[in-house]
Amino acid sequence: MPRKRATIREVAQATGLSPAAVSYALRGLQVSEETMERVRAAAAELGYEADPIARALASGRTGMIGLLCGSLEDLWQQSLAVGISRGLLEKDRYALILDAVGDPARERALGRQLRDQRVDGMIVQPVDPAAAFWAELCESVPVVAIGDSIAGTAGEVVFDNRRGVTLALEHLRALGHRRIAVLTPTRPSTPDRPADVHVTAEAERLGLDIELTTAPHDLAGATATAHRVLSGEQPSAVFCFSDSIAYGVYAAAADLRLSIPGDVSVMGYDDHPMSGLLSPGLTTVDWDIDGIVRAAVRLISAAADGGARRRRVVQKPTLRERGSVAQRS
Amino acid sequence: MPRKRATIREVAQATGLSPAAVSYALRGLQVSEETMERVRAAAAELGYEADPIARALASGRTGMIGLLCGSLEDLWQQSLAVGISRGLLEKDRYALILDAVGDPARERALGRQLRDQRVDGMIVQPVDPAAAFWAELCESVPVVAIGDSIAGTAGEVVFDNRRGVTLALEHLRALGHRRIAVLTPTRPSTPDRPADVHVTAEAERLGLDIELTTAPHDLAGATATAHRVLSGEQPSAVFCFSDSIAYGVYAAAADLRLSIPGDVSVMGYDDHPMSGLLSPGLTTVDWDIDGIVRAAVRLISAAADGGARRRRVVQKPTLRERGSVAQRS
DNA sequence: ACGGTTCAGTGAACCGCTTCACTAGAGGGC
DNA sequence: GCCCTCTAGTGAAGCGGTTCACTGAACCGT
Repeated sequence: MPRKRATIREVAQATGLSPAAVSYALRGLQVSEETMERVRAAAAELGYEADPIARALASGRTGMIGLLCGSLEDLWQQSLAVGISRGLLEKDRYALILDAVGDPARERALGRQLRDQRVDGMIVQPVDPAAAFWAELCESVPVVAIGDSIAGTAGEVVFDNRRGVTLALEHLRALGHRRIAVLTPTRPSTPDRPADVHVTAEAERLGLDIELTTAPHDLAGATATAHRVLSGEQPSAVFCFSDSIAYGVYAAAADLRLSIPGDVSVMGYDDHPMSGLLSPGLTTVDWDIDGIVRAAVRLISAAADGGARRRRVVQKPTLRERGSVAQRS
Repeated sequence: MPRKRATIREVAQATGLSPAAVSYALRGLQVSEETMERVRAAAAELGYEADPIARALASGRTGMIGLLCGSLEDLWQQSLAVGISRGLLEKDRYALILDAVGDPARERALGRQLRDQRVDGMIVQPVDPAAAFWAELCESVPVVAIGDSIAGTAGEVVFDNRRGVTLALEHLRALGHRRIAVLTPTRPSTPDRPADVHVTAEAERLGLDIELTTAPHDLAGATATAHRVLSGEQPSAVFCFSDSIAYGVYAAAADLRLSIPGDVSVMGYDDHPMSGLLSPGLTTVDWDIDGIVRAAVRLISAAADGGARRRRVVQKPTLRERGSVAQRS
């Protein structure tokens, strides 16, 4: 028998005030100290708590922040999502976490859903940052982009991927690698994403022989792809666009009895906590995940509170050398 | 300029019907085929889509399922959460993912929040399954418990932890281990949780010398705890109550130049995908995570749709032997 | 004593949808 | 032709808050 909750009208009745006064009082607005106390007492007495849904309908605000992830199969993105939702909780906001599964169409649909849910803002790690519908979204709700830049957002935490790619490829080149397989995340129907562009540009500049392949983030899928790549004309190094994919290369290498870095060097991207535990440790490009979380939370909070101008935070990567890349034999 | 959305009244106007008729028509209720078509056409024309908030206020249903995780620092729980949210999305439901961070008080607060958000149901991985407030929650919203059993739920996917513990400890014992350190997740103020009880009971039965220590799920925290445990009177084996914690033991062992399983055997619990990639691979107790996800999604969907009697699914663990446990030297 | 500000609080109109109770009209049985 | 049942649809009252426009009283300086 779900005992009915107290409503604002009952509190009003109990205190002899109008519902409006109660509403104001509970939010610390426009009323005398004394009334506020009385209202609070009555509310506590009746176990009253404002219904978030009714509040949302009337005020248009929900206190929720949408978190639209590119692909939660990626362990690093999982960490990011967990970090952000925790950060948000500390600011008394809830994260509504959605997963686009690397699919731009789904991304669009979920973005709209989020807007319809009246989230106060959304943090997005775009699969397709160039999509047109972002503009439509940005004008009805504050958006903070993580990773790639989107036009019209209220704030962004962009990764200097150009720099990241340079770091990785120069490192490989310095150790003598020329034929390099590059594994980028599977993303249906967005052929010209920024990452690929940087890779081909950098490869050209450095005179590297690159072979691009797409791979899923999940271990089984990445392993299968890596298996194929390593079985062909073997590259001397593999550069993976996420540590999760690199884990697949480790698995495939083990299957094929190839040693890392003896037979093939492996380079990751993102620095997930597990990367340091593998043997050899995965050499990767490290982004300051805590910094990203903090920046994103700060930006979206400010934007959702109606605050502030557009802010852009650029993250710089660092090379985290462990043992998975060696001089080409 | 956020162009205002079309409302149901405008659609009514456009079709010459009453709002009520439109409401029914769009949900395929009570109206003639012909009208339904007309309404649908007009809605499409105006780009109308029902406002979820208003709908929730009026009907009391949101289409959302709350997912209250025990501690998302645990990688395995992350996988579980991702799997469940994906499974729900396929059923046109959204998951509102919240993280109790292993804290019963926070669990209680978040559970209430979820109920106030009018979720249609919630999936819970309880930190404190014995807490009294679950009863209150269960009577106002369908709850599905994962892991430990909670009284009054609409369904449960319980793990046979007794069996899991037996599997682990018998395996260790068979290989000659007697002094075993057990690392269980940090959970403030719930001293008598089922897991510990099973461990002490089993240890007694098998004549093992157990030392219980609590450890956080995150790598840094787990590593610190493991460091302490391994530096003391060294146990011949460490049994961790989650693979995440076991990862910390790997890290600590590396720091201390202890070899696994040469100097110390390590046993995990849960089987996270990364466990197979470590060297040596982590011997662990495997739960069928896909099965758990499917069962939980099925149960909560049924319950949220008002369906069915109470269902209970019991998960049986299997021992996944890899290389981290060896005969005691 | 008087107009002008504040301050505390009120009433009622929403927010946009659902749902309950009800009705006009068509169709059926005899 | 009469009564009854169904069907498609209507009107209005919510759901439980917020907010806008307004009022009455107290207080101010002069």
